[in-house]
Amino acid sequence: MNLKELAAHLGLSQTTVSRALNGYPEVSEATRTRVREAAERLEYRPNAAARRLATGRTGTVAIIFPSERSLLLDPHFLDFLAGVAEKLADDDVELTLRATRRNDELETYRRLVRNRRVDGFIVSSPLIEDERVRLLSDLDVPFVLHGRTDTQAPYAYLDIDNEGAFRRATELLVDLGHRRIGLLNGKRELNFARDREAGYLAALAAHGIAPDPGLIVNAAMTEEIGYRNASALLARPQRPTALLAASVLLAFGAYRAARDLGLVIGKDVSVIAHDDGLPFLKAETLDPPLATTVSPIRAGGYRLAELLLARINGNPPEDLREVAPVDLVFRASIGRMLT
Amino acid sequence: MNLKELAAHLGLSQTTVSRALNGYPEVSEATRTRVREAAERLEYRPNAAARRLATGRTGTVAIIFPSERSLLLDPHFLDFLAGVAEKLADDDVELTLRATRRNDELETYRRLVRNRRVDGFIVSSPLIEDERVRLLSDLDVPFVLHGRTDTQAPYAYLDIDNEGAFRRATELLVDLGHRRIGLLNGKRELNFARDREAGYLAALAAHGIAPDPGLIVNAAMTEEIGYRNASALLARPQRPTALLAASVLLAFGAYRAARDLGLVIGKDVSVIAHDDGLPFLKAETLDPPLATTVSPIRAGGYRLAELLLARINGNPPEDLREVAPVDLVFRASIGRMLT
DNA sequence: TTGTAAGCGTTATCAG
DNA sequence: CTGATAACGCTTACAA
Repeated sequence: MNLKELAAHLGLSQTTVSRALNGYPEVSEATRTRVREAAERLEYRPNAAARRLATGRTGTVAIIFPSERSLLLDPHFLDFLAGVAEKLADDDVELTLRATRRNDELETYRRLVRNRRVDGFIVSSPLIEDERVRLLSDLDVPFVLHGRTDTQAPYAYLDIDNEGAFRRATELLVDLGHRRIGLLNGKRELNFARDREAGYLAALAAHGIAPDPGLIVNAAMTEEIGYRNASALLARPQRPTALLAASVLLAFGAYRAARDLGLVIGKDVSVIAHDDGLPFLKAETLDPPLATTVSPIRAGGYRLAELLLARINGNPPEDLREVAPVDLVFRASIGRMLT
Repeated sequence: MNLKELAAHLGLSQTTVSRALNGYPEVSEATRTRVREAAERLEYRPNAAARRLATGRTGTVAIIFPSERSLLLDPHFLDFLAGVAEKLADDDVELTLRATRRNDELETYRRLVRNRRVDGFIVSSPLIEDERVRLLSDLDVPFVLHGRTDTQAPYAYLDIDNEGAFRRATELLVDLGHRRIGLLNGKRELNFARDREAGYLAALAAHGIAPDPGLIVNAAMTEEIGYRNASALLARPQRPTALLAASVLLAFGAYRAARDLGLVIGKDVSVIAHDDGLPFLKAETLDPPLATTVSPIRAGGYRLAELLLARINGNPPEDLREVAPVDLVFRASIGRMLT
């Protein structure tokens, strides 16, 4: 059942039927409902390829992920993806996922744009300086950044308040009497890691505590690395009394490190982490329950997709910028500093 | 630069240029190379939408994932996806990801087929009885299953030797003197879980050991659930001396449970698990290193995509069936049963 | 308010 | 071996 047949069936022209279905104003209400009902009854579905060819719009958005960059292969990305996919499915927009080798990344964006394969992009894990943002701005193609960047361009974004989250978490620890606080952070080039460090430093400064660079670690966010780096920090002669981790997985490694050293979490060493709300690794079920700053990454994906669709529909990037607040949840993994 | 322009530029007809580029045999070698070079030089890229419209083929494959089925939100799925995406990118085939609510799942497949949106599907995590397989067979649309199923249909698949893997792992434990072996398995309705249990039971039977149903647990494969179920098993009056886990994450939980009970892993209790080769949770870096059966799921994704492309190109499902062997890696988490 | 007809950029058919 | 020409199914000026 295509447009031609449907039109013939109704004794109307293709034009009118097309207009009726696509909500053009010049169609009379009577014919519109008549057309709608027939389309429904006959299960008419417009051919996507034909529409693409005629309009130049693809009804598709893309996420490009460098298959070698381990960063995007962490579990957060999947949950984020699920959120994005949910929103796009709601609007019947296609989501295409494209792997790319490291050095071809920008070229992959360029090609997809040049070949008119997509209407827009979702760009995740922005770097402090991010070439992708510059490129997509230059190409003048709709995109939304999951996070922010220093790269100058009028881009739309959805970020969480990383700086505020880590400022509050650090302040909480300071209020509990902690002075030597280790920071297990993500990789240095990532914008969110920089923001989190800034929050941490701001809180220390506000309380007149001199930061110790030796207490700050930047690395990938895996359990193993959390274990290794927490072990190193806790083995220092003046060991930190609290650890602030950029992910639950890192904190999980820190738990293991503390246990190895015979330290009781929440007593000998306090641990707090940022929680992206992963379904299969819950902070509240760890032992002891892990205090966290929390902002579900999946909901972020959903919202981000909404912003992208708005961007594609012509809204200017300036109107599509959001910073989601972050909650702080107190749990048994943090305690008052013993003197 | 489109076909018309390219043809004009070369002084040839569109037909000839199209044929030359698409490898039709009736074109002379001379013109073919001439056309190829010009296309390369002028950066001609065929318009995907136009091609779709003309051929009816979409150059797209889909993976549908029920966003509420926690199963597909585990980290294995992402790694699998990465493998699939790599192969498809190599062949410039689009991968579209579609979320669906639980009860709409079959309808989503149906719609995508009816609307000619995709050339084929990748179906993961098959159930012992799987309606998706029956539906796609009935619709006569190319698809490849990641795993197998009891559902009768001539489907293509890539599976790993789950039965063999768990038979060997169990036998290894038996050879080390273990008689009470707990099985932390995936959900009961999953085909791979059934196969793994079959391997476990076969090994016990081969050694004349009566299986204890109380030692077999079916549940989701998270750390927390591994912890909980391992705790329960190890708290039994006649506690198992070894645990066989369906994933590293489950084993990780089991490690935690054992530690809680003051049991030394590899001595008081042996643990072995299946390892899908996740990049951020490595069996060899656990403490103690975790013995595993291993079959990288990412490579599986890559291979599966190859099979799907072959299926789309007309190969019959019977020729596209593979069972990948599984390696067994001995590490310190298993030891001889102390008497 | 509705219709006619010309695209959109390919591939497929048929003829030469 | 090459070329006209007609699809493919939709949208969109332009006309009525």
